[in-house]
Amino acid sequence: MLPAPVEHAPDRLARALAPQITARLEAMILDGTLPPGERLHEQALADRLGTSRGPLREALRALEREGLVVSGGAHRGMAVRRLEAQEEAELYDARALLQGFTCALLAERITDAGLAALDARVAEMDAAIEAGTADAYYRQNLDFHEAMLDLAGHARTAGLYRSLVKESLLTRRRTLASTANMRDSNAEHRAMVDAIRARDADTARRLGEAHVKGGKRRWLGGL
Amino acid sequence: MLPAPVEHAPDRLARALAPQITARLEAMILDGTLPPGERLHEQALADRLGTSRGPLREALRALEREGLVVSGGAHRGMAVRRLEAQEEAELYDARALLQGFTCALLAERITDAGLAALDARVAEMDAAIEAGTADAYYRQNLDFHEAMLDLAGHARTAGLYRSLVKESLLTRRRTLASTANMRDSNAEHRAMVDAIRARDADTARRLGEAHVKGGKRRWLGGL
DNA sequence: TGTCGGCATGTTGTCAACAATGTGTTGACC
DNA sequence: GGTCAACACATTGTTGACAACATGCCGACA
Repeated sequence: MLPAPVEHAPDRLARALAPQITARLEAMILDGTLPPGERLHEQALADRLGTSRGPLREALRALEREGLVVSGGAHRGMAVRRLEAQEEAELYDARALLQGFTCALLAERITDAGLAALDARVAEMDAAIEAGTADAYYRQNLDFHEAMLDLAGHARTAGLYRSLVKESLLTRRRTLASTANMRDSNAEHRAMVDAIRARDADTARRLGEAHVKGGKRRWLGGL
Repeated sequence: MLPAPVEHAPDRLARALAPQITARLEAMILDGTLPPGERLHEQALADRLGTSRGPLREALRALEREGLVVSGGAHRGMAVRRLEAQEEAELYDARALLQGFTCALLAERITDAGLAALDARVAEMDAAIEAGTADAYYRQNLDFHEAMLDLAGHARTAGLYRSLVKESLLTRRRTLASTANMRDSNAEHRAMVDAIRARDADTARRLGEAHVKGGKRRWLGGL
């Protein structure tokens, strides 16, 4: 019955601006609206996003710490990060390490329900491959790895892994787009899950690392 | 001969304020001036550090992303992070992983000069143990690990390792302070270096992980 | 006496103006 | 014709004031 506190303005959420701006900028970078190398002009971006320079600066600094944006130093402006080949290779190395760790952890901790969930996702990806829907496979692949992180229940390494993945998305390569690559990749998924099911932590770890290194190999193959 | 551009004010470096504030706050947190749980009042801190709220906010957000400060959400302020036991344990896990990787890399890449440098540091720490200078050992230990990161030449994982170490320093425990612990720790150092010298990547990796896990064990032993 | 609603205060979030610096251009001098 | 220096502009860095929100207190009511 109370007439809804005040609702003076039609702000639909009344949250802080900076996090919203950060999310929007991040999306614009990852979907290519702001391509690597693009100069990020504070006033222009603030106008474009309908805010002022304050929150926008905070957002840019946040993205800088995420590795999506680089600053050339004081008074020299920021730009969308352009990933060097060396950096991308190192990113694969770090992800491989964390994937191996996650798999080893899963081999020790996972429940039967968790295993069933992973199996279901692998089957899902098989279906996507047969259907030739590379886009669906791409998303399901991200979901599969996300599920592993959740099930492993190790917040610290999961956070590191997620930040590395986000960074790697700077170059939106779809190296998995070929059917052959997708088949290879999902076969590795299945092998990882099987090792986890067998509670073989060492093998699971080795396969987890090998899977990401397989991605690196597929990336190098596509140059 | 040029009369030094202008030098209108005695600012000795003319750099941006936010990074300086970040460094100072970080130091204050790590040396205990701002203990875990301490509330961080923007205006009060700004006055204390002789700046305004703008740069100080940026610094706080930077420290938040480093994991040294936590925010309770909009309008609820920030505080120095208090590390839960679970979080500290996970930190050890992640560091162990990266230490193992670094050692494996060193086994493949290190030069004779690099090996000599590591040997010298291990000997240095032996001396510190005999001299009973725990403080010196503490610093030399950090330097030793820093040297390994430099020699391994893997920027991405080195960055991750450094950030994890910084985070772990939130609880300034000196678990190595006992002579027995220091001896154990340095024996592990020597074993790691020996495996690297033997170019045995697998063993080096295993020992690297074991070393940090040894630290975890020593931490658990000290409760 | 316990609980709930309204209010006052203090703190963070946002904004717009001011200051300082880096960059590109233009002109003179060699 | 090329190079260097001074200048003007554009952009970032900083500041103080204003607005919005969360917390705690106080009083009224059940």
